[in-house]
Amino acid sequence: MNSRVMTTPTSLTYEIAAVLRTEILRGQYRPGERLPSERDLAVRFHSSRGVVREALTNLAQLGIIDIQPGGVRIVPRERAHLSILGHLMKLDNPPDPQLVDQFLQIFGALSVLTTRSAIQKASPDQLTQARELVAELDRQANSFDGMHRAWRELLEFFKSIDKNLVLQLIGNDLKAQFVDQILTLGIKPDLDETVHNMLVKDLDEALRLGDAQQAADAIQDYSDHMRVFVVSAVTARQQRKVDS
Amino acid sequence: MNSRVMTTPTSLTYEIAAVLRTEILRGQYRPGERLPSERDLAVRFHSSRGVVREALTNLAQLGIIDIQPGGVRIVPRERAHLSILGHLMKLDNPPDPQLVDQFLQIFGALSVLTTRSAIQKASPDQLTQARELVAELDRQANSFDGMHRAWRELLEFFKSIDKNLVLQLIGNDLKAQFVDQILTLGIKPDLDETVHNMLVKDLDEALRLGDAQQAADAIQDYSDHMRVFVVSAVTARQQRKVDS
DNA sequence: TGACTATATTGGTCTGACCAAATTGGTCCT
DNA sequence: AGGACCAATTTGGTCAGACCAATATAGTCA
Repeated sequence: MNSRVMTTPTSLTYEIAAVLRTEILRGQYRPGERLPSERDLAVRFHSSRGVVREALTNLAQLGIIDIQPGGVRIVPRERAHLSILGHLMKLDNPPDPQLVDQFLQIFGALSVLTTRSAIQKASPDQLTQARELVAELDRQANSFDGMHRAWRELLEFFKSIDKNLVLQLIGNDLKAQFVDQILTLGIKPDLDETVHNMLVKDLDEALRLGDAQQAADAIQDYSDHMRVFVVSAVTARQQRKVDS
Repeated sequence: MNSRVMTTPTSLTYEIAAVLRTEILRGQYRPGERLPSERDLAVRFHSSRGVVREALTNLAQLGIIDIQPGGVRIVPRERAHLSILGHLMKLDNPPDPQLVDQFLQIFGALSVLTTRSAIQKASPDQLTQARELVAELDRQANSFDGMHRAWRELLEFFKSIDKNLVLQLIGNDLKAQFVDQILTLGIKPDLDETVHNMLVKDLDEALRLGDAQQAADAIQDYSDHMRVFVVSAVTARQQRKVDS
């Protein structure tokens, strides 16, 4: 029951932060430029300084503004934190295909990393377990949702073997920022059957032999296919929107 | 003049956030447990509710607490955001060697990614520029600081060619959280001369041929050497501390 | 014992005030 | 005119006390 909650997304603070965030990310202020004072912002939003301050603290933690006695200033985007990614993506609907592409590239690369590292560390028993999951992945080949779940389980399993906290945290952020959002777009990559079979075969063989490199390669291939598919789907949507 | 500033690290809000963050990361509260109320915290810190609220908003954005009407609750660490990494590392001095190792592993992997991608996209002219930077890297071989600077410049250059915003943002976070901190520890990896020469030679050759894979491999080797060195240095410090 | 309800508690927001630091604009000297 | 200096204003940082709505809790009743 309490799975999706976060700092109530329905508070004034949250809304003000969202408005300002959007304005800043859209580039309505130049880097180094000063934001209106807290008092002025409070007036603008028919709110109070306290709430505005909380909103500003939010943005400061995203690394897009710099609060200092004397004034709040815009920070150049290159110095922002990872957490702006999701917001950057939500700026447009559908999101910028290039951004999606970059995102999936990194996501894939990290998956590859996890896989390789996990298999190097895995016990024979764990390798067997992993092969189970691959078999399950194969069985779910006909439904996207089932496959997506199986896929996630496999990667989660690798992650749990790898036990790299850094990787896990980056994964959290990226997933929170992106994966769920792409899913709500309703893009359901329907993988080519031959590609799918190849992936499963390679992966199973790699796990049987404990060949980390081969497994990593398989994951890389799979990620690339997925990426190309998703990006072209997003691009198509953008086209459709431009046409209408 | 304005390079290292961030939300004034010398404010009450900041201090309170730091204290609570440390307590939470040290595990003094169980996941799901309730934090004292804002009013109680204000009393405890001889402060006001407003300030406490700002501090709490901070922690909520790190993903370590969940603020809800009715009470503030602790979130399990697995669901936290990347931004806690730095704080996790500052928890102990010297930091946990295993964490450092994991960190450098990811950092290296991302550097490799950037390098490969950059060289694939690079124009002949850019490749030449990169070779300049490698030459500079070679010239600085005797001083750590100079070499570190040259090294950074080279990677920055690759990053600017790659133009992958996602990668850049992750890099920002990781650097902010870690690299600078490791530097303040005063650990100055003194690379073996043969390793250094090998790196420079391979890298230069790769750039001359535009061989992305070879360049990536060289970076990987270099990262691995650095990592092993730093981790063992950190471990040594920990030992020394245990002994005393 | 379990479902329900009233009360106390908690976060969300507002107001208005004071302080210290930074900005700004004017002044004075060169 | 140009630059250094200084005072007034603006800005963020903090505090106190108040009200509301949602939640949690304890007490009550079936």
